Amino acid sequence: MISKHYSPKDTESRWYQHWMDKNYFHSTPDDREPYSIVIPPPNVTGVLHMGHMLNNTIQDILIRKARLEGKNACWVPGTDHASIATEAKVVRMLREKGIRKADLTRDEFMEHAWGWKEKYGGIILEQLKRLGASCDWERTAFTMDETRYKAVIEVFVDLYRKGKLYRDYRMVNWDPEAQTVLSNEEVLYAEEKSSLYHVRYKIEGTADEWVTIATTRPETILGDTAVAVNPDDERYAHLQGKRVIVPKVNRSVPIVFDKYVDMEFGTGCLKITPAHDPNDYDIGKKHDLEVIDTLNDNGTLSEAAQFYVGEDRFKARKLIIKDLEEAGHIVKVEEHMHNVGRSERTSVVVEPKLSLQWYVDMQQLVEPSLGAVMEDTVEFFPKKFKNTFNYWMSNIRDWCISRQLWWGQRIPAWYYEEGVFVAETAEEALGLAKKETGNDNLTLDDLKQDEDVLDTWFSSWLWPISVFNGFETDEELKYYYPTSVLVTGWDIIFLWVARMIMSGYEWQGERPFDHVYFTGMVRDKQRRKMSKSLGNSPDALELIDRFGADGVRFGMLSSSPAGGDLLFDEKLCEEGRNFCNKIWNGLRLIKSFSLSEDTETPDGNIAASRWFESRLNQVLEELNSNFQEYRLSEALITIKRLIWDDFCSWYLEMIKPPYGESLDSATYEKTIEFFGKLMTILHPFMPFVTEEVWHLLEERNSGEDCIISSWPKGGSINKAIIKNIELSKDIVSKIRYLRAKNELSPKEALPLSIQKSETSSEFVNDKGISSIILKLANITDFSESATTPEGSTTFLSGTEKFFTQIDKEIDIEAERAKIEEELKRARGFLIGVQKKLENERFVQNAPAAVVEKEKQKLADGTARIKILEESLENLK
RNA sequence: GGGUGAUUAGCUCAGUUGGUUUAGAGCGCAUGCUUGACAGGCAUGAGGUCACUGGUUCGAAUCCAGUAUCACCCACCA
Repeated sequence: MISKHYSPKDTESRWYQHWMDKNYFHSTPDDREPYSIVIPPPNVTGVLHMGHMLNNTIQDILIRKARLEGKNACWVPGTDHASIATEAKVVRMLREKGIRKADLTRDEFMEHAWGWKEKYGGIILEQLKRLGASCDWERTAFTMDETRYKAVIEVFVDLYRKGKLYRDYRMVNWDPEAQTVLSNEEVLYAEEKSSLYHVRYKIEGTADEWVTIATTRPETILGDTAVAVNPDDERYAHLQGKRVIVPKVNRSVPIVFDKYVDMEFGTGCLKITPAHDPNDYDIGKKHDLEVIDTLNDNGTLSEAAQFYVGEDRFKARKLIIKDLEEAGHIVKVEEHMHNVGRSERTSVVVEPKLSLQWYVDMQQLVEPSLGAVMEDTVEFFPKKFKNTFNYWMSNIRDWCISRQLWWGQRIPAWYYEEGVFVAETAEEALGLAKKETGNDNLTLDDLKQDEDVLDTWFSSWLWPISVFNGFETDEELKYYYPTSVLVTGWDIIFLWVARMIMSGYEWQGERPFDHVYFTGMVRDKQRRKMSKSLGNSPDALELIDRFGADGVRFGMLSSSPAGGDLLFDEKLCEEGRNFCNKIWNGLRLIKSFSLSEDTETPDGNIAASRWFESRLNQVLEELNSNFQEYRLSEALITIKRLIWDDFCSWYLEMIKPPYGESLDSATYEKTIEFFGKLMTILHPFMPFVTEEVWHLLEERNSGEDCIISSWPKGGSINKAIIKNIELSKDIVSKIRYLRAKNELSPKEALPLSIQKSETSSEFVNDKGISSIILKLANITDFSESATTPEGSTTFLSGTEKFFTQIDKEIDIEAERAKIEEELKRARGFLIGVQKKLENERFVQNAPAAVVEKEKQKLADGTARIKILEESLENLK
């Protein structure tokens, strides 16, 4: 006998292996319509977290659905080298072993890094397999493998030759822990509480005259080279031509007048540190001020600071406050909220710093990507992200792509004296150098390659092209590109999505994907973003162990509207697990039936299967539009309700033979067919349980697997039978309610009568419907009656009145009150309908069908009121 | 400062271009069930002025304007 509970552990790995053995995930170009997705590559040494689970479940659903529809489905997996994050991990690992990065050569370090990658790389891909991801593993790519590395270098050179790449000395975002520059998009700003220090500077040549500035970063005072005030500020007009003494360092600096200074803020007097603030830098340039860089790359104070040299910037801050305090320079200290930028990867406070870096001239790449998105050539789901995209693209800033790291693609630029030579290889660069300098004696040793590597996103923006080896050959690209859909979180819309669209047009002259489906962020119940540092993220694999992959997939999806945040709750996975179990037990029930070849199919069973077929077709229609609009959670819920409510709770109960009897084989076959179709439509969402049940339903030939079965074609929908069954369900529920209210056991059979009306006989005479009611409500006899005998218990369903005999005292007062209540509501409702119909403008303007419906409501309402009034009369 | 979105049951959310008599679901809650598939289950029920104020319309949870609260994104405030 099959066990009582569905056990995911026993089936999941078995079926995954089976699918792999059959090579179902692998795709090669053929005559079929392609359906392709490239995975957002997770960090190569990362582990699966909730965001990945959501994201990849959705991709798998879309891929599996496409496969069932007979398309050539190709889902390309891979990983990202994640230069900053991975390098930081390797550095930390080395430090623990007592090795300092600074003591290693570049090659030695890279050896360690590759070792680390070999050890931890790809774990995440194995975890995706546990989730059921049907990726084409033969295509697994890595942003730093040979093919992808080459593509990056080629693209860099190409951009440089086209004049879309340049090198410049600017104020950048510096991460003192990773010791690299960051792009604007890699800095996250958050309001943080800090102190605003009011510090007074003595005016030069006076005994006791001061100006007071306000700063949140007092340690930068050591790099001050001016104090600025607004030229319109009368408070400071007398300072024209004066100088002040910077405290601690006793440097004499000018007072400059600049409109930039906000008179309202603080004291209206601003200290200027050109080396450590972007605005100060601009002012410094304008007024020709000295630039004193007081910070080292690692965030400690440099020699130029003169004091606290070698101390960390935050330690130095504490020290200088104490010293200034003692010297009487601190006027006051205020609490202050302000925006602090932190590194996305290391979370340390970013320092503005001057340095020479490589940039992409984005202005030249904006078109035609912006238009493509605005005109839905690349369609966003949900649409609201078009705005966000438009704003960013329209105010685009150049992209800083160099990073002071080793783990990544080394910038293919070589320097000789003042010359910069960009080429794919050192030899080519040498050729260029010889040509430009006219010096034929130059050797490779004379050239010095750029020490930096490229931003990781500079390789991932090529992903939809590079995974198909698109920079070498267009064989596969022609077939799979543009890909069908990109599924990713909205948090990387700028970092990744926008740039991929730009690179797609730049190198393929074509969009990289037709659709972009933005998922929400997974948050915990307190709405906090799930993160490792908060420790609020459940262990993905443990969840799979507890609820099964199908259960977890259900949980991830059942409440995740596109672009909206998903508040993760284990309860949802539990619901998914229970759903698997429900399906499992539906199977057990069917398997427990004994069959009879020669039993005639009962009327109730014929009605039941006609009804269910129509319901199934109805749902198939709904699913089509759900999928088209990427309403995946709605699709899943719709399927769940079809299976749980319609199929298990009603259909199976309808056809279940009485104890000791057998099921007719015609109904059995129908039931197996329905069940199989249900498994196919659920398969994309919950692949394992559906495959298992699919095979237990009936003998299947080799290769007849659920994963490659075909998505059912819809059929006609019999509205009449759906309506009649709905009515029957209502009657059954009402009888069950009467039983519950009167404390009658469901086992006690009752008679049921319908009061004669225009339509009542039709109802009693429909053998299918009446036998279903008889069976499900445990009715002895269903008859039509001209009158309602005294003392019977009545209820209303639609516009029909029913009654039964319950051997129990009726509480007349309570009954009356209930009917009066209902009457009141029905009358109010009727008045509304009447008013509507009396309104000429309604009758004239509303569509005929709507008016017709209102008329029906009027007729039905009147009938109901009449029946209710009668019932009230009877109670007297 | 600029922008986007949200506000529907105790909680988390649906509500598909305005019209299905009574606005749905899951969880939670209440009552009763060891019902020959399932207690990871079954049956029944309670619970909502659709944030507020106006407007458009024959008709508004749905469209428009404003208000309030919240969330997020972007941007130079020392």
